[in-house]
Amino acid sequence: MILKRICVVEDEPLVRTELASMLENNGYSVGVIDNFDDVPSEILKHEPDLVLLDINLPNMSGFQICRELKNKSSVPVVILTSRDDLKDELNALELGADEFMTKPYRKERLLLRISNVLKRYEGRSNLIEGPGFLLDKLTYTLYIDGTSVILPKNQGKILEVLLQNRDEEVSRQEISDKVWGTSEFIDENALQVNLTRLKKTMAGLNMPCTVQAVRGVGYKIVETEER
Amino acid sequence: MILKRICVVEDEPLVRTELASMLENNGYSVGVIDNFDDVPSEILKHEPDLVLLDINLPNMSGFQICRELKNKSSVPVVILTSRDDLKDELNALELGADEFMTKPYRKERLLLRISNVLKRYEGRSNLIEGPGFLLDKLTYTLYIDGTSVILPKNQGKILEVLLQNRDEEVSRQEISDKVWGTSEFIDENALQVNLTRLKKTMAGLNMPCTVQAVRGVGYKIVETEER
DNA sequence: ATAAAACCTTACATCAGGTGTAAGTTCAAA
DNA sequence: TTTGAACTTACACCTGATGTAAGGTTTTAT
Repeated sequence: MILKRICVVEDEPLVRTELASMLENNGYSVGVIDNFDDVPSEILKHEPDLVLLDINLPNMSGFQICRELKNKSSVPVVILTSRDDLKDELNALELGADEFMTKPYRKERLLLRISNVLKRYEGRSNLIEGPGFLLDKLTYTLYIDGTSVILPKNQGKILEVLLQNRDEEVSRQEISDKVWGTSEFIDENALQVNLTRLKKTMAGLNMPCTVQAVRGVGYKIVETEER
Repeated sequence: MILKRICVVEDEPLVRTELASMLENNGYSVGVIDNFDDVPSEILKHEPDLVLLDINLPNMSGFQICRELKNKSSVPVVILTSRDDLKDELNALELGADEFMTKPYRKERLLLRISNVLKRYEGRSNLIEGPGFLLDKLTYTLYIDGTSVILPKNQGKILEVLLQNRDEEVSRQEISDKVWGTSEFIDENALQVNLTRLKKTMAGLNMPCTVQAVRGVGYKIVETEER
């Protein structure tokens, strides 16, 4: 069994090391953040299975960090803060935090919540999030609006690359690599046809986004506001 | 927007009506349990989107109820109890409860947790739970051990009927109805072959259960202890 | 022990849906 | 208005799911 990795984000060194050793003693692999310049990317570098996050931090509040994390990944976030304020709790959960706990924490309760959240996320690591939908990377099952459909493999792969590069353009080459592998000759036409097919499927599903061509560069996912 | 249905299970009439009206005032449709003979099936009759459950109840403890509910359905359960005991909390979460809150409750916090749990379950209504795995009823995507596979439609349908009748035998007729529709002539052989196929796929996936024939009656899902 | 019924297995042909190919048309920038 | 990029459509092919067929194994009753 591989240890689950928890990333501890807490600016007070004493509390930080205490938390870290407590978690390590309970079977987790722990990484801590001690550089508070660009916390979200620091966190993601650790590739954690869960993030334990304080609210009061230098530079950037835990709320903002939480929002960014949830935007860029689907890592579960447990908020652990000394501010016992219902507003904070509401705020945190709105931003997608998975648990909200207040200090001082009961060790057993914290551990229990953590293992609970981890259990809840188990197996969901293959789901990538798009605007208003989820995509299973393994089966290309698409979850939208309380229903689900299976995308044809090629369409799924294209959507996957596009989602992994949210807000950026993806070159035809990159898409081709993903779909047929980097060794294959890139067949502009086959790619084109599959792109068209994906667009048609997405439109048929009333998805809140489309694939948009960026002339001379590639393609990207764009959200459509309506609905 | 259709109101979400919450089923309140609380033996103290005063608290019960208070909870019910509070929830109704906040946009939920509420059903209450006042017959405590066979609570789990009483609850399921309501087809709730969420169950709010007390621990101290006549006849059957909330823990047992929770276990049975989770066994027979995948309805989310929020435990609301006056016993503020870490053991209870551990116990409840082990049994699959989704939240554990203690009385006296802060109204806003309870509502927040409820809406949070409901959000978490959104769209998962098409997932049915088996021993150690999940099955998407629409696509027959099977989630097990952190990975996912798509079952062929027929195998998926068979597994679905079997899961919907956990612990009971399902007749060939019922299975056939599910797979080909009740109007079609039941082709014993085709059914047999598809059953064999399902068994093989399940074995190949190391699933912790098998399809077992009950001579002269039908088939049922049986858990296999190993692994 | 043996026969009959219930249940299971395997191989093969068929069919549907995903895919690449080909031959075009439309669009947008210079 | 010209040119290359982006798109569309139809069709043929191939893979994988399905039903069919023919036979094997297990269980139960006599």
